Amino acid sequence: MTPQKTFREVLADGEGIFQPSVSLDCVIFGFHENELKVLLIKTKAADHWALPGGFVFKEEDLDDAATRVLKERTGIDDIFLQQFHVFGSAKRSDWNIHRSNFKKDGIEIGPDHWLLKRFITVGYYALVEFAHVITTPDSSSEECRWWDINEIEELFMDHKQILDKALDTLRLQLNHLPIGYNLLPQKFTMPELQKLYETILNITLDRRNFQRRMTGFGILKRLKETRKGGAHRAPFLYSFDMRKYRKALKQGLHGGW
Amino acid sequence: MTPQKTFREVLADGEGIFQPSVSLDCVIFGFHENELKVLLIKTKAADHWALPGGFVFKEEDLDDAATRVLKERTGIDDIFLQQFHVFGSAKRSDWNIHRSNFKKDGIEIGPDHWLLKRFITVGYYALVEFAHVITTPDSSSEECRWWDINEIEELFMDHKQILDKALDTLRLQLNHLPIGYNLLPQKFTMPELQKLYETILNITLDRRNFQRRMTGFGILKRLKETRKGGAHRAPFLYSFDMRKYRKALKQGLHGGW
DNA sequence: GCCTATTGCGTCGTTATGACACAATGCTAC
DNA sequence: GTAGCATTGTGTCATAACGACGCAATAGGC
Repeated sequence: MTPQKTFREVLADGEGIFQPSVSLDCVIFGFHENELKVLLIKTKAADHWALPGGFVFKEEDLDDAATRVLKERTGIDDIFLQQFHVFGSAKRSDWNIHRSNFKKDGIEIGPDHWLLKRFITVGYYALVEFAHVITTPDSSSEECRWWDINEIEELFMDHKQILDKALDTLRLQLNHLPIGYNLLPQKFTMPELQKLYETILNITLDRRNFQRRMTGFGILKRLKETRKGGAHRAPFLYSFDMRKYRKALKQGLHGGW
Repeated sequence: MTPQKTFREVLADGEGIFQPSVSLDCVIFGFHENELKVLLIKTKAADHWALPGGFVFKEEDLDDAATRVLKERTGIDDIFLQQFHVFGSAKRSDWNIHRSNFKKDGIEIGPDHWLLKRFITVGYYALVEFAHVITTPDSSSEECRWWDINEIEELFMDHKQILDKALDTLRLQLNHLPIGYNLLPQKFTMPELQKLYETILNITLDRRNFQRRMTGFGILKRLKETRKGGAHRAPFLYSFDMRKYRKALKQGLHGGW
């Protein structure tokens, strides 16, 4: 990976190295302490927190750019990453109101600067294992940390809408795609898996029916170990049968018709 | 709607009026004589047929641009139109090999012409009522006509991949969204609706189970009329209950969890 | 060693699904 | 006009999927 440029360098060189008009934003979901988390950054350019995003190099595939952004923010590659929507409203990018914030940091950009032009952004969402992430702010940001999904109210530009759409998509996908491999540790218990589903869907599920359904999909392997140390009966540990998991990722879980 | 510019005008002015780097392509599905059709155009720029596409005006919403392209090619507005994927490979747009074709038509463009630059394209798919369409070639094309989905082999650039992805998406959506309103006439018979499903999915379905399932969704209204004139027992005519149809469009058909 | 919260496993009734039977109907052929 | 026939409307039956819930096993707390 090429070393990251400083924010000033990006501002100065961007027009020459990036594909114009196109940006991407990543909604990075993690799961920790029974709560669904999203990774956000605090840009110097705005008062609000924002989704980690970036631009596409002139010779770079769009998907590769998304992978790169994710790698830069989380240190992780080989993760579940999927585009889910394009946000193309003419009015969506309004960087102009943030020029004053740049000025505060001693960064002056002209009114015709490439960053102030209209951008169409491609939304990607990622599912990552919380514990593996090393949060890393980008050059334009001061901070980068996990937020509980319910804490988030207002975000930079239209990023809240992008986040909401990502969550909707995730909930839909839950119905016909396997999930969990990138959100849970290698070994996990059935109650943990259930908590993941309940958290994402924001509903409660019946413990016994959930177990039946999950085992019915045939993507789980029950290990011989149990998770001791909890205050009660020790639950079995499970891991995913990756061969069947990947198959289900391609074909879906119930097949439909 | 502003009058369409000539191809030469578009070529000359495009850089000033269009959003750079971004294009869109429409996969327009129609249903006729029990076959699934796609509307294609024959561009002057290529030997192959292509998906109708276009560019986004600098102050135009992306979705509006897609609606505009569709209106220009089919004369129809108020239709089912949905973005389904972004195609962002760096190598996908290779207009250079087509420069010679331009030349044949007496159109000369320089090597740095905006049209030859890299484009990221947003795929939209539309479902339209075949009989209502007035096919209209755009300024860059000689011809515009329906193709049977099975006849199509090679298309311009990566348009075949775009078409395939659209078809995959359509088949997936069929599992949890109502369909048919934009593909069938106002009044239709149950066998006709079934044929639509069978054609899209490329499978055969049991007549009686299909009827039970469809009526179970509660989006159909059975009319008092029957379709006479067929060689056998006259089937009932149906129309969609649009209130429930729209509700199902938003909430899905089975709900999932 | 007993108590308790949690887990593993099972039952029961309802609903959805796949396979198929049979009667009704509209046109055609004679 | 009527018999024949292909197609449609409706129903049945067995099986699978699903929601609600009972009960025994067990690990740690006391």
